[in-house]
Amino acid sequence: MERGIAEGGPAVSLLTGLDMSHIRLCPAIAFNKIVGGRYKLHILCVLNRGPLRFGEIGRSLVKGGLGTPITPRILSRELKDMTEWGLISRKDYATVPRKVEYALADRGKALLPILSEIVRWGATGMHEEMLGLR
Amino acid sequence: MERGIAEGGPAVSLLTGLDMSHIRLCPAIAFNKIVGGRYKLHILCVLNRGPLRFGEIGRSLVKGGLGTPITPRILSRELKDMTEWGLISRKDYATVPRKVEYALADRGKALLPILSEIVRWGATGMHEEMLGLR
DNA sequence: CTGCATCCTTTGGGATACTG
DNA sequence: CAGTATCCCAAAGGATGCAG
Repeated sequence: MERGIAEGGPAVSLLTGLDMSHIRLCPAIAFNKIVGGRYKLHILCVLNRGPLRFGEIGRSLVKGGLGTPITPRILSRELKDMTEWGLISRKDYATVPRKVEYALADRGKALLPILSEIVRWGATGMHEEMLGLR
Repeated sequence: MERGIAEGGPAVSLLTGLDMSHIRLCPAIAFNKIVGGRYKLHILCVLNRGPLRFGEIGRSLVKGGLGTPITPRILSRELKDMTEWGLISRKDYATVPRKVEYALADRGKALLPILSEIVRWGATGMHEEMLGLR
């Protein structure tokens, strides 16, 4: 890990200068476990612009995505996972027709600085270059 | 995506204030495609401390990892992928016994700011809390 | 509209053994 | 030491259809 206690070395992150001696699991691994997969990070991204309904999220993911729309089953599972993690919140307006709105929750907001850096990295176009989109 | 041209809205990222009108693919998706999976981000993490040999990387991943060591086949594949992406560089000292050293390359270094934010997020312990390690 | 059930394909990752 | 070859398993993701 990034200079954690498990390594026995100085417990200060080279990257941040922060003390990591109390941390056992490399944040990079945890990050992948929590927002890994094809959609979770992108979902946080679109929800950052404001709360969205189930169907709206599905449609939002297409833009800036890779063409194929997410199926309801997958979207449903992703949203449920993320709600259980506390990354997003779910509000069910008991109306007809039904309306359920998802929004960023505290743990999701805690990831925004990371997302910012990802966007900053993406703004250089390096990701499109690497993936052969230019 | 995060306010890209594909959406037809203002092409400025809410997160960074940067103009994203020239970007077609959401960086969050690209990020997952490039360093997704269980090991790549962690590998960048350990290589940030300096160049390492094949076996050293394998052993480094155990610390701060989740117990099970990476198998040679997987490590080999990850390193090959990352070398082809230009994330890391590979130097083969033609010695006996053999010695091959891997180091961060430019495209890998470009990801360090993101990694920093991940570490900063991890320093709060939130990831261990979420994964039930405390 | 929101979501679950079923089934299927693809991908990622692991075990083990072996080679230059 | 630095990998490859083969085989296998588990998880992620997709298609389709149905229900509250």
